[in-house]
Amino acid sequence: MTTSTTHIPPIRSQVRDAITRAWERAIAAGSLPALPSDAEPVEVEVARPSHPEHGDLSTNLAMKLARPYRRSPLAIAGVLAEELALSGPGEEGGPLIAEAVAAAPGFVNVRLTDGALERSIDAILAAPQAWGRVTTQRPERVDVEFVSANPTGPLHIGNARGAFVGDLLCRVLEAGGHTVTREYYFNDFGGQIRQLGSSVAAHRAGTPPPEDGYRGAYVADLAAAMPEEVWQSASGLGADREWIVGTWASEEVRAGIEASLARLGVRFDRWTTEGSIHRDAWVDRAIGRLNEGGHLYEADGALWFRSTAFGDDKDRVVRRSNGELTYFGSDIGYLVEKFSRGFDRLIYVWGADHHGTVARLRNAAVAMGFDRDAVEVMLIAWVRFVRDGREISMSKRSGEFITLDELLEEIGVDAARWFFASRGHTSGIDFDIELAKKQSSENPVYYVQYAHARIASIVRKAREAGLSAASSVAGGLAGAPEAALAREVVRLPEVVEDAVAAGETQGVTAFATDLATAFHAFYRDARVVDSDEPERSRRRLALAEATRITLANALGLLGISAPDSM
RNA sequence: GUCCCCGUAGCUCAGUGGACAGAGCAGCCGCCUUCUAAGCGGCCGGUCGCAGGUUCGAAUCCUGCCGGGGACGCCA
Repeated sequence: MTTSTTHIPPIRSQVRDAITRAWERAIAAGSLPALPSDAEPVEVEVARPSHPEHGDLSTNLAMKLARPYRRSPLAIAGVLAEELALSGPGEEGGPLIAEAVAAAPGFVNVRLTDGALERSIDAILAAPQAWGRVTTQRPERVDVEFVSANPTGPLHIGNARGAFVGDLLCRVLEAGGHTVTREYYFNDFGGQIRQLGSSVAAHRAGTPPPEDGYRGAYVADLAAAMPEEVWQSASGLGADREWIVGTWASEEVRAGIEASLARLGVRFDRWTTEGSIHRDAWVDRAIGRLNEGGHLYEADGALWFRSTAFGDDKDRVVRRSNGELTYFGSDIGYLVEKFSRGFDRLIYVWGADHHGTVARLRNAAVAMGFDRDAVEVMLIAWVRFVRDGREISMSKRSGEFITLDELLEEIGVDAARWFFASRGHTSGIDFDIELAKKQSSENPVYYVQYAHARIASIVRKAREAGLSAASSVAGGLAGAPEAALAREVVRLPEVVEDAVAAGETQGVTAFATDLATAFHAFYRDARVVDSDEPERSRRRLALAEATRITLANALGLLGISAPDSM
């Protein structure tokens, strides 16, 4: 596939640059003073006004300058607007700003030229793959660890949010120019594996299940699926039965988890076991590094990390008095192992119940000589699953839980992805399965997909009529329906920029909804396929195609399909 | 008791320093001989939990309180 790597700069940054230059010119011309050297630097901010009559973009620069300049914001805005109106061609060749006006209490409102919009639309058509990818001044190698559920049972719906949010974060980082490794970490040697082994073995042997064992239906399935030779070797004289069965069963479960995640559209680059971190001496290295810095001490037979020296409220045990590592002990080894792979940043996507362990992890990172800010933890609030007003337990041991696969059957991947992509990760959510099922048919995701399918249908109709899209929309955005749609289409790069900065996708779903609305209005007001007006028709087709690409790329960023028909 | 998150329309949620606070769903009224009605137009709906404070400007930042959830282990 030949794809251009051309990046189209967001119009918002073009305008920001133009305002910065206008400000500098005003200073050079003496119509505005230079910023006092002791004043705090003022950043030029450009935002979309909430009311269309205020123009396409606006800046609050004059209001921020009012205090250091000791002049009225409106007067400063007047100078900036005047200087902006005199702006020469933008960097992309051709005038950018059609009109700049000062407005109370001190905004400068900017209206874009049709030419600026046309250049952006043409660039989409020339390089559809690149549209919506943004450049970063400092691309990073980022490791994102998420899900990381131990393979003692299938993923349940409680794991869904972390899986989607982690994957969405990865997609956003990639769209922002970063290189991402998706990583899954799990325990392959602890007591949980033995517990699973004894549960499965009891089923196979027909003896009562152990107390505190796993009880879900999957345990019976595993017992039935276990090959005879595994069972034979586990049942041999002196054989470590629960270990042999547990090891076999957990790998079986892990493979099932991988398959479930694949159905969600989530794939991992790397599966790391706690055992390998231990075996490959990463924990020893971590302990060595901490020891060198004098951050460890022994007490009551256990090995402690002096986390309080970094502001934690208590010190933390690395190795228990029985010689076994704590979870935290493995974690610091894993931290060293991750950094050894050359990452600039490690992101952990954890359930909010782990918030108490964040401080010790970052403290240990600092103690071992890493940058505190290079270790980030994204805490995902819980989803409370409810059916008919009753909360559903998520315990694998009780056996009463809904698997991820069952959830997908009920509401579908695209609707589930949209659900989590459109909400922040910090607030707790009540997820009523029956309500979700009922609402899935009227989920906004279908509204957006429908707009995409509608355009695809128009393109097919056009082809039948012998019409093809123009390669440029130049001169074609003068009509009101065209201009309104184009103004929405060109926003994608800035939406992605904001998503990258926030690590969140709510802005993308909101934008996709707005763009779908804009297209449906265009569809109502402007006939695209019209053999009597072939040139206008060809330009409208080009604009429709640019809209389709934008919808597809926005949905693609969220891992949601963009169907050609519905 | 200490710490973290949340509280915005009937419901589910966006908006986290800017201009008259938004969307979807629910409710009510209208629109299919014309490129997909999974659509379009209109109406209804808000003390942004409460009280102070900072600011030219606060849903957004700070403090306190109220309400909901979570965490405080040599568990994972």
